[in-house]
Amino acid sequence: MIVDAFIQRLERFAALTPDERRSLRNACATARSLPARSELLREGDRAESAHLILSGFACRYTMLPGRRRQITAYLIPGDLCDVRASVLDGIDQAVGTLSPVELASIPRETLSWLTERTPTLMRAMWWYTLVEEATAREWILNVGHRTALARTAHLFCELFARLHAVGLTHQNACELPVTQADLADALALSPVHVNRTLMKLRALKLATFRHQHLTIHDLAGLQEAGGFRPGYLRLTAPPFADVPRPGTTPAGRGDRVETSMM
Amino acid sequence: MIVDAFIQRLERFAALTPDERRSLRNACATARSLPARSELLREGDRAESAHLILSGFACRYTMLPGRRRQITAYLIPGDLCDVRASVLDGIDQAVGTLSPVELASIPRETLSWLTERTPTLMRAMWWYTLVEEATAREWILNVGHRTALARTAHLFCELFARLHAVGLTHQNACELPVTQADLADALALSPVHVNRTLMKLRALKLATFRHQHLTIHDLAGLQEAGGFRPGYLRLTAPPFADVPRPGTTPAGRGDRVETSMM
DNA sequence: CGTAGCCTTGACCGCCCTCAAATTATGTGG
DNA sequence: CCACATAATTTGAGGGCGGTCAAGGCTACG
Repeated sequence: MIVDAFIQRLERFAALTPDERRSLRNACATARSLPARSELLREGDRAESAHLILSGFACRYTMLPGRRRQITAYLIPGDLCDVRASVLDGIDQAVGTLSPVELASIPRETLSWLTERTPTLMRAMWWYTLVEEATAREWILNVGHRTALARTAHLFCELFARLHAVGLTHQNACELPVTQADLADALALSPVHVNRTLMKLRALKLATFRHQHLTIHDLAGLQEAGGFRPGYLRLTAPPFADVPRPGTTPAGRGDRVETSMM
Repeated sequence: MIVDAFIQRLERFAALTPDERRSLRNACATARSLPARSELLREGDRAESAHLILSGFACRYTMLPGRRRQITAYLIPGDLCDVRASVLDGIDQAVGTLSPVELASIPRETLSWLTERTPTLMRAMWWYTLVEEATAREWILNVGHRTALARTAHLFCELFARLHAVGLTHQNACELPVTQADLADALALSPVHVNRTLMKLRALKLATFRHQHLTIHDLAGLQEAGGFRPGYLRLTAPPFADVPRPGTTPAGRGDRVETSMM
């Protein structure tokens, strides 16, 4: 189940107690459906709740003069979309759905209450934000210094890795419920050029994207072409330090116990 | 003093007790000097401490094949440069100095200890991370969708606003201890084109950058040209909710007391 | 079967890159 | 204070990646 994938992700950083896990799962109990291309958060809104994507794709984006759109993040199942609801007051980028989306809303107060009560959870959320930040910086690289081919390859690698982490890949393929225009908005390319680039990827036998379906023919080649190194996503197990829970002894899984307070 | 500017910035989000302020100030007591163009953190390092920039400029960057460099953030006096030291384990982007830099090192354990002890401080740090993330997303916009002129204008606006916030501007001017090549690496442009763009900015009577000195002739015009809207930097006073300190009554400064747990 | 949205293809153009060299700061030792 | 070396800025010429505009072909779905 997707909520568990999210919790599991938080636990990459810090072990949660069964109680904390239950609280989180309860907070995500009520699901809601949205059609494709609807607005989840408008720019400048005061976010009243955070949303956990259960199915479908959404994106964080900014509109620019001349009906251009820059997507700054794809939000896929298992992503929490806006943590910042509980911290900042008023967001500066809009969030919208790309496909039909099911999501769980976590009210601002619930999230605040949870994190305020358990520092471990707050730290895990903070960690989550840091990963999002690292991903954003990787995107700066992508649109800044890579060619259209490398850019597209990189995006595909990232999405495939993230979808794999939540169990939404089938062998070397996955569903990407987005249009070429959506890709264009994320890659800072024109839809026309995205199309040409996709054909080139196909010609190079690296990957095929058709009918919202991505098939990777040569993962190593695709990663090479995109200069993709997955470290920034922090999807793998450690190298993350376990954080001892204040007031408790380190959980039994600690094979590397820090000498410091960390 | 710069440390106070940093603390003041954290306090935009949550009031700290005099005790917490003192702890932070103590943690920043020992200063260190680095020459220009030295490495502060190497990619893949396990960060042993966070650094507060006291003077000079540094940057977060990634090297790309072919001795190209993408700068993903400028770090100026009053910036904390790597909070993530206390959270993530091993950073994915290097940090280096652009000019000679003075900095205070806050050991990983100290930062962990401080944040673990006082949730307010942890939340403030989290907030700080969220602002950095928002800034990174703004940079995606910048390199993705804006022309060289707009890009450069936007960067100048951002730097001027941030320097102003820490008292490092003089009327309509400030020092930027960077070369045109450094700007190029941040803007994802070639040094040659940066030069041409700077001349155009001068010709348009918007801004002049010479001898590491930026003079803004027409702030409104520059912001217009760059599509700059400073909200994402969160430099202004509120609209930020005060967070009641758990176990204490809200400090006397609360003219807006939230009804929720936030 | 028709319509709307999406994808595909072609022709042309411009922003910005590359390469190369001249000119001007910056700094160092004599 | 000058001679020299190094780094930074400026200027020129030519080319390519990707944008824009426009039309035609699919697909999906009612």
